[in-house]
Amino acid sequence: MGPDRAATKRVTAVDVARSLGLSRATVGFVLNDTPGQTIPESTRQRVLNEAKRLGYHPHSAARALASGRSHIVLLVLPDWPLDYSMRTHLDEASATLDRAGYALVTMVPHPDGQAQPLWETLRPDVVMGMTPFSPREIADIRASGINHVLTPAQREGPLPGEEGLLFADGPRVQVEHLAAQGRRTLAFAAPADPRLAQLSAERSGLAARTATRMPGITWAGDWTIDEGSVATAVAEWLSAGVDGVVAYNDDVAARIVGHAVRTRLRVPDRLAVIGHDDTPLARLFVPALSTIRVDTAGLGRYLAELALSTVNQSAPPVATPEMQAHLVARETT
Amino acid sequence: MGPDRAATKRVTAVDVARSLGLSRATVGFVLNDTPGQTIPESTRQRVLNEAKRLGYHPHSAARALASGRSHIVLLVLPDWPLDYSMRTHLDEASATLDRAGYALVTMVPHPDGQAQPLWETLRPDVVMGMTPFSPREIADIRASGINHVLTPAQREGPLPGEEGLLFADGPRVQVEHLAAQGRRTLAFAAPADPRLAQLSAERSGLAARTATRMPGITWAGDWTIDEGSVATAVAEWLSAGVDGVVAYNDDVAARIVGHAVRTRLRVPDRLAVIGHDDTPLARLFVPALSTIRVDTAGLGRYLAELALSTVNQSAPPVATPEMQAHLVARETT
DNA sequence: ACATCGCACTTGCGCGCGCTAGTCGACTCA
DNA sequence: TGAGTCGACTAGCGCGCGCAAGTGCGATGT
Repeated sequence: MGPDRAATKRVTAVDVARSLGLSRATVGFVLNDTPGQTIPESTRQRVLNEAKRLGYHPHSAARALASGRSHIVLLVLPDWPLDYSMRTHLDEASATLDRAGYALVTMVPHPDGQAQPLWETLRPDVVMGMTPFSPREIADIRASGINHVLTPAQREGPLPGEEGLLFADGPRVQVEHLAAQGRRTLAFAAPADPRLAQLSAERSGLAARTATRMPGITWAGDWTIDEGSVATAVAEWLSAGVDGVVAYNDDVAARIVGHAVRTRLRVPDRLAVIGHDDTPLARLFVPALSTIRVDTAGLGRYLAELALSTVNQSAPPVATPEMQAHLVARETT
Repeated sequence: MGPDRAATKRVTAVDVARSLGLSRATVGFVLNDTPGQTIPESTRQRVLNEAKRLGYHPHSAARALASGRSHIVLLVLPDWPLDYSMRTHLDEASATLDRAGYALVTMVPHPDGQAQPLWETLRPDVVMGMTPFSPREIADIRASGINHVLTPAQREGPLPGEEGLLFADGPRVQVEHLAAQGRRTLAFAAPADPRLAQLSAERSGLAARTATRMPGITWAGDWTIDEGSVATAVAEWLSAGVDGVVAYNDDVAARIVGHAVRTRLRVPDRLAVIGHDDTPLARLFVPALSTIRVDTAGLGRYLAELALSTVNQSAPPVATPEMQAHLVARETT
């Protein structure tokens, strides 16, 4: 008779209470394990059973309104192309949060100014960023009533050293591996995509610092690699005596090695190349790319726990050593 | 004095109203453009300005509670590895929804039974799936009070032919291209990942149907390709006279071509291979992989519009021809 | 015998907003 | 002059839930 609204009459806590002859508050106390309430086990079970029987599901919007917490964690992803490893990373973070009753929502900032930033729409309890936010962004987020903003820069304070955890070790391992293979003059191969400029600069910086700290190693600087520039870069490397290349990621490495194969330049004899991320591409390429693997799942879990500790005002998780970068030596070094 | 709750006192519609000496209802009418209300332009502007000045942002949970719509679209992603193209797809869908005031949230079903399916936590207005839901899942979702569930299977009804839109054309184009190149005996190379089994079967089926419909073409069936089986498969193909391979995706194609290169089997002379998805891998590989490119951005937009038309009960969008699969012929065919 | 206390609950407010059902004065029309 | 209309608002309910502040009662203590 009524409009289609009646199509799915939701089951609310009132329904459960009425059907049991109890008050809604009691039902609420049971379902939330509200501390400071004494509920006999018998009642507890009755409520729980009836809730299940009727198919009761708490309404998140109402809960968020009343409690002030949405149980949502918003992760702002970088604008750069999502590499393969990121997916595992997110899956694991999501699963961990889920276990704690939180939902992970991801967003990519829209360059042309997103009409409604997701943190306004969703009102998450925490906003995390994989790259630092600008002060303006932080102000915006805070102004939307979000008290917890977590970015690498923020995290730097309370947890010294954790800042670069996500990517820190890779370039160091790359350089040390090349040096151990007997390479003496190293160059960094950067991607052309401007969105990656900052991260690439970070990786390159760390590689350079590692290299210059090692005796007998010469650091030859950065080259930007794209389809047009790869030939020039390789030529310059050869004439400059570069015998080892630290690539920003596997794509860049593949482009270099691909060019080498086409020009019959022997890899790794004349030029060793190591990538980063251990994408499927690295394993499949001919010759198979040496690269760096990071325990992205572990990192995802860590990230999630960090978010939880923030909302709960509890002690932050400790980073485990397994999260460091691991060398995957294949055919290009 | 009070607890840290006062840290960020939110600006509500009441604040805007009070500061203007108006009632909250008037403010609400202005901010929502509520139909059937006559608001003079002067008042409208006053409200709008004051809202901006005070930094008012509507509280989504409250709005969702009152209006019954969360303005969230939940997209359930397949469990399979996210290929490269998916990212653009999601970005575009997200942007389109955003423009309409909706937020796109994605989730991956957790095999070991997610504690809280995101559709219960989030109460989205629509749940969309990239792969069909099981009847049980649909019942679950419906039971959570969600009236709009959209999956390829569902969409089949109202929009005949649109069902396979997402992936439909690729295999056909692959087969036609190989045939046009003079290949006569074709095989399908399937991935080993069991999560991909269903989708792979669909692609393979369409390829087989296309092939058997063409005169002079022999369809040799499916081979599963992984690191261990690729050698056997290629050997069997050669002895069976297979001269063209339709690969499930670029990864599978790369594995085959990689093996061919290592065993000095000439590609494409002896064996032509075509991939699917046009990942970065395809362009970078040596030899560069022929593949299929799909306008994922367009598809994303289409998907978003489909969701919007569903919640608004309005006419569904029309699929544009640009969304079809495009051949990218490179060196392996 | 009376105050006290812990238990097992219930009453009811408030979260912020959408929206229906008004109110009230200015204006038109007969 | 009175009835009616219309524009510009306001009063206030209800969405479902969390939680503070009770309430009634039997058991315990002195």
